[in-house]
Amino acid sequence: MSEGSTFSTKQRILEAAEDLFAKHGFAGASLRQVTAAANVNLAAVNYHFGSKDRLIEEVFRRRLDELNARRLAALKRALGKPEHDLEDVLAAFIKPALELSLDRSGGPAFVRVLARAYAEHNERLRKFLSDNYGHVLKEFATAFAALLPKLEKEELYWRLDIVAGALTYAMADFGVIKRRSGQSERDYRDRAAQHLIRFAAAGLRAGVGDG
Amino acid sequence: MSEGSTFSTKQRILEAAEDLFAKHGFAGASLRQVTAAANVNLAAVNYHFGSKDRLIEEVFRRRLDELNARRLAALKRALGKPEHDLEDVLAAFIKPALELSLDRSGGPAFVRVLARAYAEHNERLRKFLSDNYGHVLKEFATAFAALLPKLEKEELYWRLDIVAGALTYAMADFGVIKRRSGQSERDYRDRAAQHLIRFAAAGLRAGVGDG
DNA sequence: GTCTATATTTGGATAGAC
DNA sequence: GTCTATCCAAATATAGAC
Repeated sequence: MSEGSTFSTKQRILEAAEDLFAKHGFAGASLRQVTAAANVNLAAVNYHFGSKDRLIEEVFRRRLDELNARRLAALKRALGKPEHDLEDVLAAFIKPALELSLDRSGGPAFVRVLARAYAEHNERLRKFLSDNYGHVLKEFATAFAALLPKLEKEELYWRLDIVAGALTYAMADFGVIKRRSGQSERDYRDRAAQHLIRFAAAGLRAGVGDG
Repeated sequence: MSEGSTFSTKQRILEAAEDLFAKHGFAGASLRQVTAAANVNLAAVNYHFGSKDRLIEEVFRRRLDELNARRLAALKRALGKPEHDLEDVLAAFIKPALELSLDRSGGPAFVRVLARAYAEHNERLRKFLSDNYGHVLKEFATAFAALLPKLEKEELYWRLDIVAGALTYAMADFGVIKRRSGQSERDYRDRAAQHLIRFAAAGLRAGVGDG
C-alpha cells in the first residue's frame, strides 16, 4: 500500500475526534489529544478542516446526513401505512439512531456526542444543527401533531422536547449498558427499541383521551 | 460595611462559577472568566478552593445538600401516606428540583449544570456525586420497585435511568422556556410538575398490567 | 484574605521545508 | 499532503508583598 494506514488521515482524525469528544466534550478534548490518537500530525487538522470548530461540524455531518436520511425514509414509509399510529412514527425516529448506537466503528461514541450537543447550549453548534437538520425535526413534529390532534400545540412541542431529550439520553447510554450474555445484538436492539417506543408513546399520550 | 460587596468572595465565586459552568461547561469556562464575572482576583479561587476541580465539587455541594434533603423529606412524607402511588413518589423527586429551577438567585443555572453532569461521563465527578448523593437515588429506586412489583429489576433500573435523564434534561430547559405572560410563577411551576409527573408515570407503567 | 506578578503548561493555529 | 518547528494566546497554579 502507498499510504501509511488502512484509512486516510482525514478519516482517522474524524474517528479519533468522535471518540474523544464523546469522552471529554468539545472543549475538553484537545486537538493534540485527537491527532495523537489518530496517529497523525498536529497540523493535519488545520490542513483538512481549517479549525477545531469546523472539525466538530464535520464530526456531526458525517453521521447525521445518513442518520437523518434514514429517519426521513422511515417516516415516509410509516406515513404511507393507511392506519399508522404513534408507535410507527416513534419507531421511524428511534430505530435508525438505535442501529447506529449499536454499530461498531464509532456508532456508540457518536450517539454520546449527540447527547453532549443537547446539553451544550453552544450558539454556533445549535445554529449549524438547526440550519442543516432542522427540517427533519419539523417533519416529525408535523407527523406527531396529526396523530395527537387533541393536544395543544404548545403542550405538544413541550412534550416532544422532553421525548427527544429522553431518547437521546437513553440511546447515549446504550453503548455503555452491558447486555445479557447469550443475547444477540439484534434481539437486544429490537427489545430496546420496543421499550423506548412504548415509553415515549405513553408519555406523549398521557392525559389525552384517557384522563 | 467593611467588605467591598454584599456577599463574600467565596459566595461570589460560587455564583459566577455556577452561571458560567451552565453556559460553557466545566472545561469550557475558565477560572479567569469566573473570577472576572465574580469581580474577584484570579488567585482567590485557589485560595478558597484549592483547585478548579474542588471548585466544581463545591458548586454541586452547595445546592445538592439541600435539594436532596428536600427530596428525601418529600419521599418520606409520600411513603407515609397509606395509599401512596407512583405519582406521589415522582412528585417527591421532581417538585423540589423544579422549585429550585424556577428560583431566582442561581437556581435555573444550577439545574443546567446538573444536566451537564449527566452528559459528562467524567470519572472524578461521577465518583463525587455517587459518594455523596448515591444513597438518595437508592432510596427512590427502592420506593419505585415496591410500587412496580411486576417489573423485572433490570427493566426497572433501565427505565429509571431514562426517567431521571429525561427529567433532568426537561428541568434544565425550564429556566429557558418562557411562560405565558400573566401566568404566575407558581401556577406555571405546578402545571409543569403535573406534566412531568404524568409523563414519567406513563413511561414507567407502560406495558405493565395494561398490555 | 486579597493583591500583583509570574511560573509553567497547554491550547489552537501557522510558516515553511519536504 | 505531511512533517518540524514555532508563534502566540490562554489556561491553571503559585510565590510573596501587603
